[in-house]
Amino acid sequence: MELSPNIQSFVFHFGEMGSRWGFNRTVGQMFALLVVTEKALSANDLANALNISRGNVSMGMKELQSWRLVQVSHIPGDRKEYYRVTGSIWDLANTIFEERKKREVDPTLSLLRDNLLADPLDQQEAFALEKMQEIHDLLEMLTQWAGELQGLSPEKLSTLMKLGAGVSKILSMKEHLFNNNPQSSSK
Amino acid sequence: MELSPNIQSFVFHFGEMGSRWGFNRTVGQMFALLVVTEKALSANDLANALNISRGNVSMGMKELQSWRLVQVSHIPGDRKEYYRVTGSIWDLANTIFEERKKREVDPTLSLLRDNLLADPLDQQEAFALEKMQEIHDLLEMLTQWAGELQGLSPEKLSTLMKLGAGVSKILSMKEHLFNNNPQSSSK
DNA sequence: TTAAACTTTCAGAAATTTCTGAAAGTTTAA
DNA sequence: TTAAACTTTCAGAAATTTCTGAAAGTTTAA
Repeated sequence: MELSPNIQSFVFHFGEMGSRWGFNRTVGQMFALLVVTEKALSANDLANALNISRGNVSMGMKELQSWRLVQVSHIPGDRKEYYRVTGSIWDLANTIFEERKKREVDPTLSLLRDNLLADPLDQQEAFALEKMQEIHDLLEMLTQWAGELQGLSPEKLSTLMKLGAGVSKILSMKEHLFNNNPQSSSK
Repeated sequence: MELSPNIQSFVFHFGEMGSRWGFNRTVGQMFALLVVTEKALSANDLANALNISRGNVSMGMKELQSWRLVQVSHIPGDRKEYYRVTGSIWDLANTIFEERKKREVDPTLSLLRDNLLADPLDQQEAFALEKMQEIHDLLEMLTQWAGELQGLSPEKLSTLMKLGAGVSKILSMKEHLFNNNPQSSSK
């Protein structure tokens, strides 16, 4: 299978960027190609299109399946396995987000929590623990928030985003409505 | 300089995770150590504490400076350069976020925009362009939204996050207040 | 100017990651 | 059962990244 220049530049770019998202160049290319291809592709299709070995494709598909980004499908009367992405762009973004959280943020939070149990031995450690606490709190805040957003439908999320600068306005309005205590807003 | 076990486990963990945030293991370690150390450290301090060569530290500091995460400071009467992080945990997270956007998302958006200018040559390309458009829109939405959040103070952001599941509620409330068209809320 | 005290650079070594392709394994149909 | 048509595994090769440490460069004080 030959790739059109347009598709090729997309695939190559995601190959380079892919490493940022947690996989290597060829895995990034395989994923990108599957995303922009309507029909499911066999391992041989992928190997040909990307000029990589059959074995490499097998390993890559394994990895993408472990990320829940790719699934196998079959064509009746054909013994080959065909691969395709597991959902819409929105679904894929969500899945990548979840998996990265699971692989990176969760272990970090757990390490921080462990370390925070210790009593500081000296001033130096006390400072370090303070910083670890801050990182812990920030990560927890971010993941909690991200979890909320994931619950929203794409449409609702879009509304929320279009709100843009208005977020802040809505926030203070909410305070007005729900929070009648007369404490001043100064720090 | 000897690292306490607690600090060491933190530094090593961030060394491993660091690669996800865009730098290699030792650069990650250097950054982590600077984050949890109150006083600024010289290049030699870093090399000793982490058991790496002086030259490696020099390169690492260069990279962290290019990310705006580390700055040089001086001690009167001392010729050495001392390094420290550029701000609070919050500031650092913000900076990493901005820099990653600049290095990863912006080039991707620009590539997508270029590719989207072309007319599809066939059904295959039409599908691919559709997907590229979706990715483009998603990235743009996310970055716009993230930009808004960055404008908020940590305190305000925290309030917003604590709102949690309420976001959706606030949203529909906002619709009620500002949007008097009588269309039902059913899908 | 000089030389001491530093930092940076960079060639090549070391470490790590990725990839190939042959061999082994699995599944299906007959 | 067998053998054809596939997929997976994995040892070692290839590619890439990282690191060292000596040499070169820079700055400062006198």
